[in-house]
Amino acid sequence: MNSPANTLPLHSAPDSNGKDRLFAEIIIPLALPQNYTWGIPGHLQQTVKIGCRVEVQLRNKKYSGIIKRLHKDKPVAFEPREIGNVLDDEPLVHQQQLDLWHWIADYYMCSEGEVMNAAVPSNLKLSGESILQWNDEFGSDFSMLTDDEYLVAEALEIKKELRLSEVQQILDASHVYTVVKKLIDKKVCYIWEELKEKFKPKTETYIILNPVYHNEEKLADLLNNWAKAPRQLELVLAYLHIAQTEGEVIQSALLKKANATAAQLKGLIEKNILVAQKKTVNRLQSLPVKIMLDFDLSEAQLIALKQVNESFGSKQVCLLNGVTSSGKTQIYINLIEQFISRGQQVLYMLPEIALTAQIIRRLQKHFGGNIAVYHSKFNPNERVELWNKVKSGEIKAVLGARSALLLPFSNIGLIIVDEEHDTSYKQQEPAPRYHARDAAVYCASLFKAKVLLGSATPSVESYHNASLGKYALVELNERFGEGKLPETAIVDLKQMPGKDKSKVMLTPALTEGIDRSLQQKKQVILFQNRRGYAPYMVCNVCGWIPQCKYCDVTLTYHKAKNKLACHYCGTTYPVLQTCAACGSHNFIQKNFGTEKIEETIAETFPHARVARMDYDSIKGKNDHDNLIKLFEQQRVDILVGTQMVVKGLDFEHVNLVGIIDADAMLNFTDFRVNERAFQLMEQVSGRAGRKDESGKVLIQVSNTTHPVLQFVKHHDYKSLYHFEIVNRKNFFYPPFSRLIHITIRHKELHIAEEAANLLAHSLQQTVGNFITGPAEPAVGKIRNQYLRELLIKLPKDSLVIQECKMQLQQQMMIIQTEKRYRSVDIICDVDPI
DNA sequence: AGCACGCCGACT
DNA sequence: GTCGGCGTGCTC
Repeated sequence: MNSPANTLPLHSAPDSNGKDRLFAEIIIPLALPQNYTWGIPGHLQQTVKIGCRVEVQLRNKKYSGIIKRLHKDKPVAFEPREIGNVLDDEPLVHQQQLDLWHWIADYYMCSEGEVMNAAVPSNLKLSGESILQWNDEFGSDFSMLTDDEYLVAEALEIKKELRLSEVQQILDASHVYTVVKKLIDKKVCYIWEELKEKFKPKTETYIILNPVYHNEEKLADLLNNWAKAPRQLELVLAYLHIAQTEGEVIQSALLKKANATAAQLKGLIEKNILVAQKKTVNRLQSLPVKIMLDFDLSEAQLIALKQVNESFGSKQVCLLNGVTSSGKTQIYINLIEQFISRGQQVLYMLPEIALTAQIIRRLQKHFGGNIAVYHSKFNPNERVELWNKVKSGEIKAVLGARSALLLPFSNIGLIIVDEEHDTSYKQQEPAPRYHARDAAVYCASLFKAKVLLGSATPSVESYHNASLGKYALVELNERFGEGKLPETAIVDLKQMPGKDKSKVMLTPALTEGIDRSLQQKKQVILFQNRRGYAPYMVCNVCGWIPQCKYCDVTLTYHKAKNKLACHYCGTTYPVLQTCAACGSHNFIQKNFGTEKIEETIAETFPHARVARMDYDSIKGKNDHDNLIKLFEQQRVDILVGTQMVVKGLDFEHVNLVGIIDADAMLNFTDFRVNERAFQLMEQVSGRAGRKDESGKVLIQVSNTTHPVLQFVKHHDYKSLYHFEIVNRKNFFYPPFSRLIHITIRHKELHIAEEAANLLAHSLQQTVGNFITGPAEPAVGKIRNQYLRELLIKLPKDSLVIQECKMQLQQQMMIIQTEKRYRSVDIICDVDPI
């Protein structure tokens, strides 16, 4: 209100518009097409630093943005506004984070603001709250106000100030802005913007004894001459006890121990015997800062560790390809220790789902307070504290999921990406859609740090990079310890008696195995990569199979919901009674999904507790956690599930895994699906026999001539994998450096294809190579987002772009008119090298 | 993100 | 005829 502008004539100083004015490029946590520029008023020129938060106004809202760059180039096209305030003394992020944000925004086609949004804890991103202030000069003539305006004006006259949220309560929320605007026009009130710091340090009340009584005589005097108020005496004694045993006395702990009330304590404080003190405390659990490595590496692990270290001499990235149970974690722990003692920071990334109490406890045991954990369940205040400690370097190592990469490390030396192949490292839904593994490699290069990618089943990309020599490759083929290799047996359904092999779900071998496990009070995992009850129905008369009208995919029968569902686009249909081809009413169910297996198992083993884990049975995120807990605590004996059972934990008491219909995973022509199947088999077999005794994996198949199964049969997993990789080298995946996916969907497939080709043609002229092909299911909104992002990213003035843009818009118009789509994917390389 | 503007369908 | 839905454009 009393801005310094009032004291200065508006155009006074001749150089106020001159060359020496300072400007700042500022990142606002929004999806803006580019960063905007604000001016720095003279009195703040000494305070601003790159990386600091500043208060800026955009349109009519205030935001806290981060200074990316300071410069003296006055924008020509517009007159920049000035920043309101500098919110930090010291930068919130280092230059490296700004560089990383820039790279992510550029590579994954989003704004730096969106990256900032993902990186910075919400409590550090203040955004303004509008407050209406009553205009005293308005008087009390409400006659020219409408009903709604009157309601608000009346409230304002009484309370003098109203938050916008309060106005929303008074009115019906929907038409707040028009009313507010009219009130301002009619001079009933002013609008005021306020930025509030959201982070609040946590405080705890400590109690100390008045220093007078540190003298023993005085203290004895006090205790012996206690006439009345025995409860207060008890309190003092309790205080002395805690003070002696624990040193510091927290109010809540004292009251609990003395079983006293706050009022009784207050009495003592008023008598000035005890003194209350507020102190800010740490929200993060603090453990002693010490490092303790209490295990020895095996011969094979030592060799691998040595190789990794040697590779870091010449290569930035090393791929550690170690079989399940080979003890990769121990190698990580040794490396972490090595880098910490060198004074550098370490980030250990895991897929969110693998960030379990088990691994956290394990690392805390070795690194105590040196290591911090960062995942989605942290509350905003805890995030701020961790953020600051990582920034200052107080925290040496972070164990976290994808988002931990965006923490403000100051001198990171090593990034470990465990389960490197895991697709959840790629963020899908909100921008920035970054791949944490790839971003980690870039991030490390900014710090001249090293990256260790670990996996039992490396991704094609990483393996390719390793075979090109871009990454180093270290292999660990030996399982750690003895007798831990699960015994794997293939059960050939062709050898089974009876005619219809497709009806066999439980072979005698598997039934016996389950029986034995149950008797031993052990647990069983049954893996079937098909959800639902029956993967498809077929007309018993003419052989017609119900398909999705949009996707040409067979419909799966779900018994619980009593619906047919397309697993491709998610559409559900009522269960068919009549064949669309011949009109008969005789359908038979073919094959079996998890739902049916669960049912059959429950019937076959009536005393066992059976649970199912698949997309249908896990609704919320808690369901998943809860089910895992139930299984861990052995409150479930048999777990039936899809891929979901593979990701998670080492279950200590599992000694049998059954892969019910292994063929189902292998009959695809698409190599990616087969590779996935192979990874799944490896991961599933790793589930059994992790501990002292060896477990067992039963793989049931009807086609033992399949090459993948041949290899499994001979336990020759590795050579299979390499064989596959070599064959794939020329396929599109690895050579492209920057891929974007655009999904064109249309009711008619040929129109979608035409649109895709048209788009691809335009893209080819501007951005280089492209591939079109059938798509993964995607929501229309996401596709629009991609198209829009693409349009924003392409240079605006090119003629080709104009053409491309028109075609894109035409296509989008056609697409919008249809409700249901067929889809075609365009994968294009946006890097026209 | 938010908010304004502009265009089409369903209603007092 | 208008109200209100959504799609589109703009913010230094």
